[in-house]
Amino acid sequence: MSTKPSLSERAALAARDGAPASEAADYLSGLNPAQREAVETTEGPVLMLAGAGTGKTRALTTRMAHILATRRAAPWQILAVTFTNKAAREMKDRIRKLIGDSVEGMQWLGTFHSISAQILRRHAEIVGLKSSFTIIDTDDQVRLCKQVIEAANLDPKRWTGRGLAAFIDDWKNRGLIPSKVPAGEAGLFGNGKGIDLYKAYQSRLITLNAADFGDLLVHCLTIFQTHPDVLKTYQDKFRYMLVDEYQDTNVAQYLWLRLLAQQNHNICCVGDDDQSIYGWRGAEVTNILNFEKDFPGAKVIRLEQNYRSTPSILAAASYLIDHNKNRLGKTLWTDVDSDEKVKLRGVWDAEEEARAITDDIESEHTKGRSLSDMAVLVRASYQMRSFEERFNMAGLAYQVVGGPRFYEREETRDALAYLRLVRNPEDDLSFARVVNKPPRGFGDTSLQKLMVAGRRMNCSMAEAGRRLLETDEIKGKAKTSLRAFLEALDRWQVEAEDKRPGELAEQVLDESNYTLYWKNHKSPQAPSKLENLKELAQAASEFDTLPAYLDHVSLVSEVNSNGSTDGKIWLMTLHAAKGLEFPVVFLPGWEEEIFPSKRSVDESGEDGLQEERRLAYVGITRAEESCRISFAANRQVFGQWKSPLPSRFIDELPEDHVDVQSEPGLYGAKAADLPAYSRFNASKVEDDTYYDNPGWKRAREATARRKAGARRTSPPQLEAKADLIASNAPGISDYKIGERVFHQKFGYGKIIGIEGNKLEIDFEMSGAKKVIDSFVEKH
DNA sequence: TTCTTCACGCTTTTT
DNA sequence: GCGTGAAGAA
Repeated sequence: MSTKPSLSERAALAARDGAPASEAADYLSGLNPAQREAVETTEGPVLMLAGAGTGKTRALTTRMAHILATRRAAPWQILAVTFTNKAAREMKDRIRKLIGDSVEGMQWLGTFHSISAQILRRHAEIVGLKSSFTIIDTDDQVRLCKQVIEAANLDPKRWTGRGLAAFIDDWKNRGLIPSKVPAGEAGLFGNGKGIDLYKAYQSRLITLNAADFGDLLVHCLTIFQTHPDVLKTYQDKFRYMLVDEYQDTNVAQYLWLRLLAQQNHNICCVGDDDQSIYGWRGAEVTNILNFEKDFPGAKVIRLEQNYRSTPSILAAASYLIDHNKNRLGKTLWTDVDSDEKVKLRGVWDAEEEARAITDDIESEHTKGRSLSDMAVLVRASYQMRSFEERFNMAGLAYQVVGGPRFYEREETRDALAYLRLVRNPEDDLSFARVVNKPPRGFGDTSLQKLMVAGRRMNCSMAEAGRRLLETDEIKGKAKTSLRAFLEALDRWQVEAEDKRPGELAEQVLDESNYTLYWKNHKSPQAPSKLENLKELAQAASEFDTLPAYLDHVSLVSEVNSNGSTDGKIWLMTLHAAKGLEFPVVFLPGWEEEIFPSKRSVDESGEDGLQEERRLAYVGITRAEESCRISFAANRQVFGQWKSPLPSRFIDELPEDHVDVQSEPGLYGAKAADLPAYSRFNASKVEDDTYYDNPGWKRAREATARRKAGARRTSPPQLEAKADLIASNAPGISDYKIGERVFHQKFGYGKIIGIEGNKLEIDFEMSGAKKVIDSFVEKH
């Protein structure tokens, strides 16, 4: 392969060479000493330890501009890796601002996976693939695992496809090919058949000419390890290497980097050990902790000046994270001037938590703060529901980050399966997915026959289908529809030659009756699914060739952000919030077993707990001006009532930087009825009676009764709450005409009449006037 | 073959 | 409390 610069590369180089020499100095102005050191230390291994909000991106983009401007390397000689496409795009944009369009020459700026895929396509034959291999996603991976398990005659209920996929992923994250998996781990899955299943899975992938995400890296590693000449070409090519979010690298990625850096040693890793929150998918904090050992002569540069948050927010975060062991350690400081403290609030239950936060948001909004300056960050996505309900009720616009992704939706995946099949008829996974979708009378039984036949004749299912049509093994309706399907497939393949992907997509979806299927479908989601199909064809039309489009789709999973994000409250998980910042941040649900998550602690013990703590750290440090933590005394999780204890993280905050606001309660509950919580409570109680307070006690007793087998009644907390309502709720005489109130179901309204025990209310949302005899909040 | 019903189980999520 | 997936009914 040639490493000679292409014409466009040479053009970029010429443009760079023509740039005035004085430009270089401009990059450096305005950097603090640590940032400047990070930029200018170009040779040898560098670890840039960048705490939250310390101007990491600025330092690393400037560093690259500096390398280019001082002509240490040309754009195509720099390898810059990130984890997400978004991060790669942002980095590119930031560099473009510094050096202009010659950033386009940086062809090796991308995610680990996309760069690995590029490398793998050039050397695919070494690992037994063709360079046109398909990249399969998690769903197909699980499907394939299930097939492998069934083929091995294991009980698919006991040993699930998901389970096997998790094991295989774990091995691949650690860079282990089947022959290298430690014997001890073989017994963990499928009655000792774990490694055999892994082998079978890999050989199935080779037959399908496919690779899963983990393979992209592991195959690359194999190539580097077995072909020193190939490795050498890349070592020569990459004169400077830069890795973002190094604390999130797994073992395979670490090995990949180390092999490439072996020759030039010019590797700069940027990260923060305190923000490593992806251990559950194979990230190894130890990679960053051992950097100096792994890369001898490494220089560690700490970025410690924080430009984002107030002193109290920083103090809270630092104090909390100091409870973790094995940290590299750094001392964040800030110039920001503010005496606002972190706020901590205990509330009765989740409903009230949502109400209190919504009230806060509204009052900030009234003071003139934009809704998009505020974010609610939850531990798990099921916690979002109560907020969505409350926001809807209050008529506040919100924006959920994450959620179902475009390329993971049923209809998108079906459509892509059609297109994949057109490109690669050997793709059995896609074949099985769409051969009977829409229903064509070619059901499971016939599909099984094809599968068996394919395996017997060692060919793809499509090919097996062709051969079986000559015989009588498939009869009647199944035969007719299979013939029609295969003929259509042939036709599309011919059409694909000279049609653009957008047109082709439309044609395939029409002729297969897939569009019609959703048009006739009576489910309420059908119209939006049709919308999505249109969007897909639209997206495809932006690419020149079908393979180009399919490759893009396999490695990118973002939804096109639908509409403006302005004026909408952000609602997302803590994981999704990493790398973002907001003036006001709400952190609800700080309760034991929820945050820290029970499962995390159960499964990973002390390590799990420390990762949860880092997650708390990430949450707090997202806040610029105001950080508001809350916890509830009662919470329903999956329909089950719990009376959780306040999170231990609350006790790990610095007392003098936290304002405690005991919420008096929606229904006028007394502060004394709310949880006593550790040293923040004025009337602190001693260890044994630590959580012993009237409200909690009642709730827990009721839970205990239920657990003991009492007949299911209304939730215990509601009984307790009903008492409070009875004793504290406003009487009818407390309401006045013209007052603004809030109803659980109908939202805000104004009292327009009072009669007996009933209120007549004019509701803002619906515009309807209703007579209400149930409780309404005063507002 | 396809439609319906019931049980189950359930963090976090990118590529 | 809800959506998914596998077993029965039409």
